[in-house]
Amino acid sequence: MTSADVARVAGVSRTTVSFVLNDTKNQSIAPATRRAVFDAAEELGYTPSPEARALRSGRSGIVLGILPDWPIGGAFGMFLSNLTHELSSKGMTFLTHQIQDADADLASVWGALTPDIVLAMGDLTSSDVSALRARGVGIVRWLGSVEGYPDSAVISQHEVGVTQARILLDQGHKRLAYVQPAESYYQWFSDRRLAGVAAECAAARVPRPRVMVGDFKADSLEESLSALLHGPSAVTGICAYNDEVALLLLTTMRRLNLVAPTDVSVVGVDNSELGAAWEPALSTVEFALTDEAEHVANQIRRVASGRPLGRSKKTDAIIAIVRDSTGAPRN
Amino acid sequence: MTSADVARVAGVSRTTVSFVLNDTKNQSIAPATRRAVFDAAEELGYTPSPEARALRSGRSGIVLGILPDWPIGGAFGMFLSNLTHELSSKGMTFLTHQIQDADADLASVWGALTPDIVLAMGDLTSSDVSALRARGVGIVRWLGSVEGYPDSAVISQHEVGVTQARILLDQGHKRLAYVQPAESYYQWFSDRRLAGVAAECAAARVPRPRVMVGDFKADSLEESLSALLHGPSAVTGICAYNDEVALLLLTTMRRLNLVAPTDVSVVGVDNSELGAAWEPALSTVEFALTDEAEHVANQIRRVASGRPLGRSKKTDAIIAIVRDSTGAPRN
DNA sequence: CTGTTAGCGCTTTCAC
DNA sequence: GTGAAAGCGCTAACAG
Repeated sequence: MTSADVARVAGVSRTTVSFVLNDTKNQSIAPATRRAVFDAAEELGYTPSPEARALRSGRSGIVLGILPDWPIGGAFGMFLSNLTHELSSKGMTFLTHQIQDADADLASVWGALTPDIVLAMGDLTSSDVSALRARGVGIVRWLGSVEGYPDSAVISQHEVGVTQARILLDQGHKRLAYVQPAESYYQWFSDRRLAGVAAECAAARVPRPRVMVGDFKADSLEESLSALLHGPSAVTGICAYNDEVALLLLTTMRRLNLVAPTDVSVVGVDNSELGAAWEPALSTVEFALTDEAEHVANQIRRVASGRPLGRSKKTDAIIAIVRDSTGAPRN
Repeated sequence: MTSADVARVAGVSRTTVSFVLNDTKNQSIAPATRRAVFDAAEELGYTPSPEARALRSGRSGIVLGILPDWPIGGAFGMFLSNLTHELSSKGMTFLTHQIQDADADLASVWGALTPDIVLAMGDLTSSDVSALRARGVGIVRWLGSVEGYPDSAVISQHEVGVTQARILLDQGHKRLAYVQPAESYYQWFSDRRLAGVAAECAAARVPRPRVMVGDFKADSLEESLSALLHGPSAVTGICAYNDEVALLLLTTMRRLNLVAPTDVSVVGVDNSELGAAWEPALSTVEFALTDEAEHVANQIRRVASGRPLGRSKKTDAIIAIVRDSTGAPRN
């Protein structure tokens, strides 16, 4: 069942079928004709061929998100969900493809479909970029890195780190540490959050944060944590990469007979249910990605219609949630 | 730059270009011609049009995964990652699209591209199914539900529940409870795991498990947990929906001055790092989705080439991990 | 081994 | 308000 079939049944030309079904602007249709076309389409169970349409018109209506090769969850997952929704309401279809590894071949993806816009959430190589440009595919970047394209993110991971540090510094802490996971796929976020913590320490004229890379599968955690808490440069406050790391630290502390915030204050990121339920309740930083999805969807629309990227308005979507795992330092 | 341009530069016909670039079987090419075509393609930076190819040949090489509208994480996320890899090595491109809500319009997706195969991981309506059939799109189901299509999953969530129950029953427990989250999107898994627990209880001739639906955002957790642990039908062992729920229970217990496994044994699912690091270390059930991805990829290949679905061979990918949060019941 | 011809299903001028 | 003609870029069938 092609549009020609519909035309035949409705007793009109293919052109008219196209006009009706696409609700073409600057083109009025006689109500009767309109009805006839709709009825015929319904009767035949007609669905247009996306490929033919894309081939002819040059636009597929597809936004393809390139995801990094690590488990998508939590806030990120929610963001994708919201983005799907936002784009769908703007008439675009959001699909995602997960990168496999650094030198994996995205070429096979560009060879399978031509999106209108690629939303780069992982890294694109310069050869990917030129392949996309050659096909006239727009690129919007959100996290990840693509040479020559600005990051469209409003939420700044740097700011997340700043907010973590603020919680502790405001309570009078002067020697902080930053604890991050060893897995490389957290690196991107980790680097930026740590930089925020460090910047805030500098602004407060306290020493740079000490950095601990935790291999959470090993038993070495107790040891490295002890090292952090003793000696001349012992820290009194810890910014953990996220709530999970924070809880891991709190668990380890319990084993060392240490308790937060008396022995050391700990602040996470994510505002997880588990952290909220914990004893002591975990202080954390929450960032809302709802507005973010709307913002990214708008950027995508701009690029899709050939306009320049819009300014990223600052929002106050980063919220400090102070609970019982942080408090004034002992000394 | 179209294939015609390449043909012109290489001094051959479009047909020949197609033969060379697609490495067509049953068709030999003179080495010199081959070289000329490759060189011309390279020189022009030629990339074929996926839409034109799909339109003409009727196959897009795309497998589209339809994801349910809930946060993808943990084992599921890893499975997707593995599947991307598996399919890519078989020359197919795996893309995903997240459903927005029950009556959302997947029609817009079928209107944006025509995959060779749809992998249904969320629910498809019968109108979706007929739209896909009409276009000749194959359907493979893995979790989620689609009328008329068998589930291709090897890993049985039922079996996961059975394994949880086995851990406790083997240790001598006779009165079990099952604790599941309130959020509806866990329901699908939850129902099946609970059924497994119940079946194993029946087999062991002990009472049906009591069921507790925990609203983990409310403060009611302590109350409902207490209710479970006291009275004539007090339970001695709890199967939690997953590790996170299990840890939430353990945290709550601590607040009630209860300790596992003395007061009650708790077993989770997922083998999370946090659970392993916990005090007491959490007993759990792990299921490996590596083989699963390979299996699903094979099913997809079968359907794509018109062969029937293969048998799902049983694997022993579900492993009980017994740690300190479970032990012999007190009485 | 290579080329000619035809047409996948649709949309876009342009003419009426 | 409607239709005829052309062609998007590719590949399948058939000749040679």
